[in-house]
Amino acid sequence: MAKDRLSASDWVKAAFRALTKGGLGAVRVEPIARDLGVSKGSFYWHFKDLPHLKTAMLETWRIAANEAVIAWVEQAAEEPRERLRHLIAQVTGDIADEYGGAGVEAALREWARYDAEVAQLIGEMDRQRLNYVASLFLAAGLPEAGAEQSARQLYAALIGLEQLSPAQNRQREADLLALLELLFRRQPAG
Amino acid sequence: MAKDRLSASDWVKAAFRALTKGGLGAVRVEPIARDLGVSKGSFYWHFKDLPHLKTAMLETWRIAANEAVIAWVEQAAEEPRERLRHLIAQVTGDIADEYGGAGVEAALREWARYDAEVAQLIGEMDRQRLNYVASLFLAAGLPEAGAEQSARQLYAALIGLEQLSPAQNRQREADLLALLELLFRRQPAG
DNA sequence: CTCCATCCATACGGTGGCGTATTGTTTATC
DNA sequence: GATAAACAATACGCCACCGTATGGATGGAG
Repeated sequence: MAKDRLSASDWVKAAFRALTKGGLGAVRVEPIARDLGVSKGSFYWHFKDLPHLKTAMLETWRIAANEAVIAWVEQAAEEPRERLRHLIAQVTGDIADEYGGAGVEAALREWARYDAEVAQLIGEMDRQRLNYVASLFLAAGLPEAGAEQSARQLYAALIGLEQLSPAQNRQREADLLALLELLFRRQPAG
Repeated sequence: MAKDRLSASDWVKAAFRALTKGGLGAVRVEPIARDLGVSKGSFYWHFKDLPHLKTAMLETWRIAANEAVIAWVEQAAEEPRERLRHLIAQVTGDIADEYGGAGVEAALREWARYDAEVAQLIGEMDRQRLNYVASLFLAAGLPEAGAEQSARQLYAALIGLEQLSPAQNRQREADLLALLELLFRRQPAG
């Protein structure tokens, strides 16, 4: 038996499953309850209502995404260019974590377009990541302005490629690595 | 008075408005009817049901998107590099056409993740555009493989930047133009 | 003026989801 | 093994929306 008593985080995980599978419109109490094989009486014990579940989802994702940024920072390699290459390899890897992985981010970005609170959260995450990537470009020898622009270009390509060719991880990684080398050539500094 | 009799395309336009404003979940009969200041009796005269409205939306967008591709092809300039620059300028321009503009594409991409039919449609559009952009890179002197990859990279950056910095058209254009020049340098051919 | 087609309003039954209230059923604690 | 707390099932009223059915309006053709 999997489990006969649920926790709040079980509901959050199930909610992310619903989100990635059917979009924000699929995050509803009774369908998720059915998916969990439980009645909604359970839900309303753990959460006040649907908005509270959604905020719990956002908080969960915020933490996970923050940890992702930290994981980015703590890459194996030392050299900044090597770190960026590892970063790409990691991001394009087939990581389907508990809370949904790449699909979640896309759904959240869409969600953000209709909800200011979500938009702000996404905006903060993006800023963090952009700053980190820009710092690596800077350390790699690019001038400040070029580093920030390179960060935007690389990160945007990452996002865009996820939308363009879902599941083609190998090509995505190749495209990103090639782009990275191109961006490095902005500065003749070895 | 604006109009006291509606056509099917009026409903489609209103549906796109709802889509960009509230996502796919906002494309519902009665709310749109209220927005149009009309009863749903009107809707069910023009359409059989909601799915038929959605297919009508897809068809409308397919045509508009195809025309967009054609518009891309018929850029003013002759020289392929110049055409690509014009292309970026056009795409990053503040064009908010009737059927919604940039917001629609994002919503459709999200929709595509839950609907195979929409996914196929988006896939075809992307392929068309990628082929066109790749042909320009090819004409600009890049080798075939490099041209296709450059097309993916540029187009992905375009999509990603729309998600990253909505409404910052000026910076987006600068980032894309800079990226374009970088991609040109792949081939020392002037 | 009449008649028919076009277009819309109103009213209706049906469904699915929300949130509450109440009553079990388990589990830990003493 | 009694008791309280944690957790869940059931039943209920409510509301929004879907799709249908039917009966007006309106406008052009004859």
